[in-house]
Amino acid sequence: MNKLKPRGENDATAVDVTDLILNDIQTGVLAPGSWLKQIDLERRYQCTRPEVRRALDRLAQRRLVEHVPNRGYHVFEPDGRQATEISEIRVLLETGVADKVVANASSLDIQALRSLASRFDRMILEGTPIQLYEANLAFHHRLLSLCGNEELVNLVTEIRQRTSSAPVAQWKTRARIEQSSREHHEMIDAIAAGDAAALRDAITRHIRQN
Amino acid sequence: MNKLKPRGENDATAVDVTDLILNDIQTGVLAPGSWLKQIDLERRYQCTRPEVRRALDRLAQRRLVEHVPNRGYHVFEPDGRQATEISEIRVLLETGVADKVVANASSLDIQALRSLASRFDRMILEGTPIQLYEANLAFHHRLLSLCGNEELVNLVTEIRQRTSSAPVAQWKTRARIEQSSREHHEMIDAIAAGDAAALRDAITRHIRQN
DNA sequence: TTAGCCAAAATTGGCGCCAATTTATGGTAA
DNA sequence: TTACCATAAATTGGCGCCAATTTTGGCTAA
Repeated sequence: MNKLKPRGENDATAVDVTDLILNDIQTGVLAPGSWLKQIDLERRYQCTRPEVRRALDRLAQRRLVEHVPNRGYHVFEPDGRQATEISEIRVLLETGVADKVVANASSLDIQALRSLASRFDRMILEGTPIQLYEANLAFHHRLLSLCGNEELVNLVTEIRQRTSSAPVAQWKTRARIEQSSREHHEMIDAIAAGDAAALRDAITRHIRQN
Repeated sequence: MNKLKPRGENDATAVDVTDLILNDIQTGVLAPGSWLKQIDLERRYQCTRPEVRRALDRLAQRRLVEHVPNRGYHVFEPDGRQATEISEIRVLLETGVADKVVANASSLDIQALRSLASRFDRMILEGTPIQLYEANLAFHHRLLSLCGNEELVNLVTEIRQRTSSAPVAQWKTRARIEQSSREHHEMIDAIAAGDAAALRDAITRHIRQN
């Protein structure tokens, strides 16, 4: 007798509805401010009512959607103050471990980072906004992982989601995208040179975007 | 016709079950590692099954309890690595805004902090461990609020909960409690003297506890 | 006496129904 | 014509039941 689980025909059902909704919020499919009706979500993601409600509750906990009792849930719109404050938190955390990043980076790591930065550059020309967004995420994740503090990496990825409801739209102009690209390479150069101060500077400008 | 809601005999039912369980975890009533059976919680807090499950799901999201599919939920026990990493995050955040704290602190704020520190001292002698814990929380909350970054204050209170499942037991010895008390006053003195560097130093030692 | 297996009890977790509240609609009176 | 109210439709959210899985207890055989 095999103890293998029966498994429905499609194994891809393993992903949670929460992630699906989250993804649609981040890619801007579900616009900031719009109301999320349970019936619609139920049909859109082919899932049951309780699943939808659990997902909405989770997203409300993460403050990605806002809950108004007896009215429903709508996509959260962070105001300017919150966005600034969250950026400032990121600056503190990411510059705070800059010296660790520099210390831990092997030549192999630097090589990998260059590859990820190039991938970002390529996506500017050839990719969709979502692919660009994901390439950016991958670069930053790899970079930050060098600090050795796993909890910090998790925390930053978590609060990065809070910054903007539709992070795909974070780069308003082509000029800003290319500036981001340059900053990526600047960060790598700073790491390669072992210059933590330069890295901190590049990170700060990159996050504050000015 | 009055449109007042009927309201059950006890209005105190306004609080969420999540907070009740959270409180019992933090005060150590629900010990780290112990299993949280839905039936028990249902009876203990006089609430329904769905309420219990929602609360457990929320606490699992906050990583205060761990969920094992088809097995249940048990109070999370952070290992040494995680505890250290989280402490390091707190050091980065709280020392990072030390200069802001110093800059924004009015003499009235300093007075309030002295009062809260004294309250902590009083609770060492007269209070229960829980009261001591809460006095400590109040002091740190007031201090950190001076940085002006509301999001950061919320984030720190949130991750502080993750540090230890039973934070009441964080002070193992009487000597350590009194050391904490001295550090509190040290922080206030640094703020009063406008010495951000001294404040950073005191905060770092206080969080790392060594 | 001990190891392994089978059955029963307990626990988790998915799903749907129905009441309560809110929003939309249409009709009526000023 | 417009403002207001009452009725109807739609949506949210609470609650309980039952299936699936796991654990426990006891029995049998080596």
